[in-house]
Amino acid sequence: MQPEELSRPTLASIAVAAGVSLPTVSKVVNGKLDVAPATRARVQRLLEEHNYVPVVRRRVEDLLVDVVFTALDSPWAVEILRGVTDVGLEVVVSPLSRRPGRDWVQSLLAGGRRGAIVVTPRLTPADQQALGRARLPVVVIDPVDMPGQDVPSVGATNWAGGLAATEHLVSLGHRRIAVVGGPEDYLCSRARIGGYRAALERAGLHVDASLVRHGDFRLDGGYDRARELLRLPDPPTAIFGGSDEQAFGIIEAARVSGLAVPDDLSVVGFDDLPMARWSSPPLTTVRQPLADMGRMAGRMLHRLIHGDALDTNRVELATHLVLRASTGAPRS
Amino acid sequence: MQPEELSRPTLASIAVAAGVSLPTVSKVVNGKLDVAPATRARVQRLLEEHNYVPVVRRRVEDLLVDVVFTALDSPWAVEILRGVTDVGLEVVVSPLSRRPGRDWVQSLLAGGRRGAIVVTPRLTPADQQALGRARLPVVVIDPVDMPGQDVPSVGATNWAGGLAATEHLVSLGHRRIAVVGGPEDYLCSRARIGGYRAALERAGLHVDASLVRHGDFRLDGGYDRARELLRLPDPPTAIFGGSDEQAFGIIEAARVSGLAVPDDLSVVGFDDLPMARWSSPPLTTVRQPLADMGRMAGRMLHRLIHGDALDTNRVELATHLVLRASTGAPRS
DNA sequence: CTGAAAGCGCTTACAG
DNA sequence: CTGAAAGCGCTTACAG
Repeated sequence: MQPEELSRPTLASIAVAAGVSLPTVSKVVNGKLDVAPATRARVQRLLEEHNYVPVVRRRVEDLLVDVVFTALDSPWAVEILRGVTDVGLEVVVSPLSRRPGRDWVQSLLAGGRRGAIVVTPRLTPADQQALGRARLPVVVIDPVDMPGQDVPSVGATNWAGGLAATEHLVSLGHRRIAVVGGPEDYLCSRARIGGYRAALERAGLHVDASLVRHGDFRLDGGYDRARELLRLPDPPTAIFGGSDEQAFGIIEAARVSGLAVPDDLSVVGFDDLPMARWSSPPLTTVRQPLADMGRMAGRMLHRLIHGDALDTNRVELATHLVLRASTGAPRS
Repeated sequence: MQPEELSRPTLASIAVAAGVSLPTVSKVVNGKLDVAPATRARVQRLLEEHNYVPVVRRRVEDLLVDVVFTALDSPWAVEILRGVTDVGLEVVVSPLSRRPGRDWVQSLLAGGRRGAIVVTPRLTPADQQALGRARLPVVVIDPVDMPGQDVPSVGATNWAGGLAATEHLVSLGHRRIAVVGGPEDYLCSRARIGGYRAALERAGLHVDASLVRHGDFRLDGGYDRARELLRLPDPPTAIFGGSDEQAFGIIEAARVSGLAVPDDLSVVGFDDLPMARWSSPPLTTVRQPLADMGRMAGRMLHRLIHGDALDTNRVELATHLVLRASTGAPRS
């Protein structure tokens, strides 16, 4: 350990140490070409030795951006992060502690952030207005409520995904098909259940209200709702799980009920998290391209930061059914 | 949308707009108290309207820190992130693209970073030297190789974990116990297998070299090694999986081989990722406190940033066995 | 190539 | 409370 200097190095102090003028040091720091190689080398060495860092940061090049999660507790989060970091943004991860109002925007600007991506937020109309006025570009991923027209947002085709999942079960021969959605007021959950209903209606099947339940998108919600459904006098032969995590809970509920998946109960998830491949049996699920959604949000933010217009404020990326081993024909 | 101004607002331009002097605006920006309320309010409003951001950033308060992952593709990552963000650091997530040498350190300093946490890196002695010289505090989590004495690092008690997992299987009555480790040269994997050997020896059991295999810590490694093990003339009745992901692969290998877990094969993992609870059956595993490791690394970095000394450069957090449903007595 | 000089955005005593 | 003045860290023509 070298002894610490009393004060941070400045261009002036480095200039003195190198025996050159201050502007010369400035040129070396900024990579200007009109400096003699020997001089440059000497100054460079001193800059490194003293660990010089300029006080004034040029903020034009760096694309520091906040990605705000309501909770950093889901495998969801990594997938989205992967996408956002892919497009050349420097990503600061932060939990959402405040409403996204004026204070929040000011703190972002003060921290040198060029924009923000907010994941699954619950934005009041007032919040949305605040973001609109902020002049700091913000893109929203999968908002809980329908976003205002002027809030750029990225989502997935949840309705189409719910439709595909349910049609798959119908095509296997299932007639008693249940669904466990997420919280009732979530936009994405309502859309998935909407797709479920549409598939049943198209197949000429009655929508039995007792087969439509709501969890919290987490494991326990799936487990508890599935236990209830399996205790019904006329239990379902298939359950659309609303999320992968809920589907895992449903599979576990089947196991403790002595039912085999898929022989006694078919289960479909939604998300296609990496561990959908890991479950036993591997999970049939609706793939939601989370990393692509992150990438798309990142690219939109990139454009906004550079003052370019967006083609559209609302993007929905396609979902598609991934067939694995958790679904099959019902026992005849 | 208001029309964009041609140039960014400065204290001077705001002062003109507000009809006050430049120093007064400076005081408002910096929260000094000697400004009349009415003046403050007027200036404040103009600052917000023009979205004023100072060119010179005070960097003393903000604790912007890089967390570097070799790959952002594991649920591992979120757990560690959760811990680091918990201790009041602002975390920039970045993939490791360069060797952690001088260029890397310079780019961190230029980006205003106050330090860095590097997760599971493979650090050559040269890299470690470079970090030592850098004067930028760096803490390492779970390095692949034995870290040098002067590199602050956080790990888990891998040997003790391997011991506990294997002793648990021995106590259930298993005698043919296999292990699937990670890559052979990984420090953490060697320690876990060391614990496995110690447990067998303590129980007076022979260590059969054909029951010690190496995967890549990923699902497929566990699956492939388990298929090999289960095809052995005298197959194991229990497998210590080396990581949760590998354990999931082992469970799946058992399923496709027509073996029930835990009745025909007991499986123990290592990590206790959130989805260890989600597997079917829920996974008995060795808990590695990833979020705590992140928190610890964050706190160490905090101290280093503030120039405080560390109590010790190497911290190992305790692992412990979590009993769930994937282990049981062997069929007699 | 080098550096004296002007200038920019900002902060900080300090006089009123 | 307010702001003229000095000063700090830096950049940018531009003269040599």
